[in-house]
Amino acid sequence: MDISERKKRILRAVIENYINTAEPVGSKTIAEHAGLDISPATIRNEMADLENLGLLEQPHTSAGRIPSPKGYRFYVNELMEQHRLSIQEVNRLNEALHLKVQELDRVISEASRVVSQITKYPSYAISTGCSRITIRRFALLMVERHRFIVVVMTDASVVKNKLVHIANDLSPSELSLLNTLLNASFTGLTPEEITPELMKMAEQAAGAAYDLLVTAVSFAVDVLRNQESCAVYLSGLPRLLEHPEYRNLERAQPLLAYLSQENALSNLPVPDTTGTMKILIGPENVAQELQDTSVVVASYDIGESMKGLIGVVGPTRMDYAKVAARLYYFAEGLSRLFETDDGFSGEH
Amino acid sequence: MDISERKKRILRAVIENYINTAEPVGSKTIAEHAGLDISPATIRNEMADLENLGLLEQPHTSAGRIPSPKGYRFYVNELMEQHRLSIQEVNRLNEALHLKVQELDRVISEASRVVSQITKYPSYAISTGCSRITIRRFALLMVERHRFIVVVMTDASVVKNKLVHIANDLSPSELSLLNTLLNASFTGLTPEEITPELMKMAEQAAGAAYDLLVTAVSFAVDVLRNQESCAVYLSGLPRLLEHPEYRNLERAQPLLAYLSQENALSNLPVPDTTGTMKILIGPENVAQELQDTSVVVASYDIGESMKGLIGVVGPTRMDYAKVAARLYYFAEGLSRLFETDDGFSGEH
DNA sequence: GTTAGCACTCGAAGATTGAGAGTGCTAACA
DNA sequence: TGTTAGCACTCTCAATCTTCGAGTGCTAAC
Repeated sequence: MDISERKKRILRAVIENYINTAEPVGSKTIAEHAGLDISPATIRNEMADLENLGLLEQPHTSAGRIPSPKGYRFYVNELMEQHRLSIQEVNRLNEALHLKVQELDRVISEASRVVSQITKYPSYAISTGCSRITIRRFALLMVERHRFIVVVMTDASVVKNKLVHIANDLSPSELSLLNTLLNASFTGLTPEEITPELMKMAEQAAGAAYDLLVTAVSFAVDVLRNQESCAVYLSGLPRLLEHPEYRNLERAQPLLAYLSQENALSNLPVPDTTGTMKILIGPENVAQELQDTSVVVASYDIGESMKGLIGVVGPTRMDYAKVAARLYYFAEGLSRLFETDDGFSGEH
Repeated sequence: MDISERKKRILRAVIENYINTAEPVGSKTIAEHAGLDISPATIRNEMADLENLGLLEQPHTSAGRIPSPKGYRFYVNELMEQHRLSIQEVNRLNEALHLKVQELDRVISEASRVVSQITKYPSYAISTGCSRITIRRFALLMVERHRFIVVVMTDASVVKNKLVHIANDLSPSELSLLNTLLNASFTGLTPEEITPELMKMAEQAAGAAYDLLVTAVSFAVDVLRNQESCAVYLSGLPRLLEHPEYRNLERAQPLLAYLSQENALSNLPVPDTTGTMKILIGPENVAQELQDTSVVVASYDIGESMKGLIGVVGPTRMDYAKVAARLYYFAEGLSRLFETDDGFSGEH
């Protein structure tokens, strides 16, 4: 889109003013405020042009102008400047990143909480699984006579365990045999590759320990399936209500209901490549409930095989520059956190 | 409080009507609706008495009556009848109780979700730790040269693990020695009982494996500390907005903000004994934000040593009978779930 | 003790009005 | 040709007023 420099400055002034005040912006305000030495009348002419271009809108005849979604898009693509983080914010974010207990889940949910607090918008964080994960290591531990702990560790360095009861009696040597069998036959496989034939073969080899073998394998399958699916954390949802566009409950409630649905957030679009951001403005969203809402989301890497998302949901009148800068910082921090330490705690 | 049977019936009619409609109830409505063969005028007289007793209130002169907190309290204590659960509800609850993967956390958070869906109010669930938990069993597994998995199991049959890097080289026999040492010296102890002197003694015994020993023990301490503290799940918060008393945002927002605070819910009162319920009506709550809100909460047992809470937050005009019945059913179900299977999955 | 009748109260909802903000248009100016 | 001042016009918001109706308390009759 080819627009004169002056029009750009006016558009930008309108948008930034509107972002701060949530009130339609009039020509007079711009003339006084935006450091352009032109009269309100001239600005009115320019604004009329910008309206014809579809970048501004009028709520009604005698109100000022507000940005249209197209206007926001133009702003985000071409006008927006890098926003600086304050020192407090950087400290705050760093603190969240360096939690003592670096459990994957907890770091991620804490990330979402902090982002929400800093941006004043609801924030969500997702860790998505990857396509091919397999078990790398099995271990069986006896606790007492009929009680065992099954421990499995996946490719993604996640370790899980389960306490089980087994009716059979097992000697230490049988247990050790079973351990060997599991590690020899069931590592490096995806759930789909664990066929009934394979189980049958294992059955013959395991003998009396068959029950425990089945339990261990099906636990492993559960773990893998669970890694494939993803966890969603949402924080600060009621913050939406702090913004004037949601003072109206009929507007706010469907949105809140939608966002607190289990799957709403995991179906949002994702940035094309790690390290980039995606900004969806109003009608660019697919979901009906998000038509007046914008989503800003950044992606990060979790180790080598998994990815995560961290994003913010807010009104189209959102401070995109500020939000984007903070998400970017956080996403980078998370990527670095999980990369420096491939053996980040798989505890769970 | 001594009240004539007729007054009780009128009070009950007012309350149940108000619970359903959220509108002040007039004498005419009661006369037509409540199956008492008396005229509105008589009912007016009785209602005036009930108002003098502090059981009813008038929002303003020419509105009907609404129950006062004291009125609700009387209703809950003496008038309320057992509410029956529908077959669908029973099924729904049972389903949630018998999740395939019986991870403690997940069952509890699912419980909260289902209760919220059924009652249409926000619901919370808490698992509180108990006073003296110790480690029952340690296990160290080698994954590869410098990488180990630490597994600990607590009294409460919770098993946790962590993946660690250790710079030292350890032979299998050293590892097995360390396993023995850990199980001999550090089981049956609370975090407070693991003294520096004990660590010093262990240092001499462990030799080169000291690093791993320290890591394992401090992990164990973390786990125990974590068990002592408690997890809070909150679900369906936006449901509050579906109720007419929160159509007014100035009313709703402070409450939402309060409830979404980390610690708000864990500080609410608890029932005196397991298997009972506690109902807090409006001003009976300590927190300022809950003055117009009621809390209904039931407790359940998690195994032998831990306890849990499941509760609902809503307007004072809450269908106490219905909510209480559902919570009671669920709390009982949870207790039974965790008791039948002391070795419920300690996976985590 | 119960009931009908009636005057009275008070809030909710609608209608009316005035003020103010902002626009588009026109005509004058550089 | 681009810019500006002036002016009539539009439309919302908030305040004020009015009306309507539901519900009450009181009194007197049953």
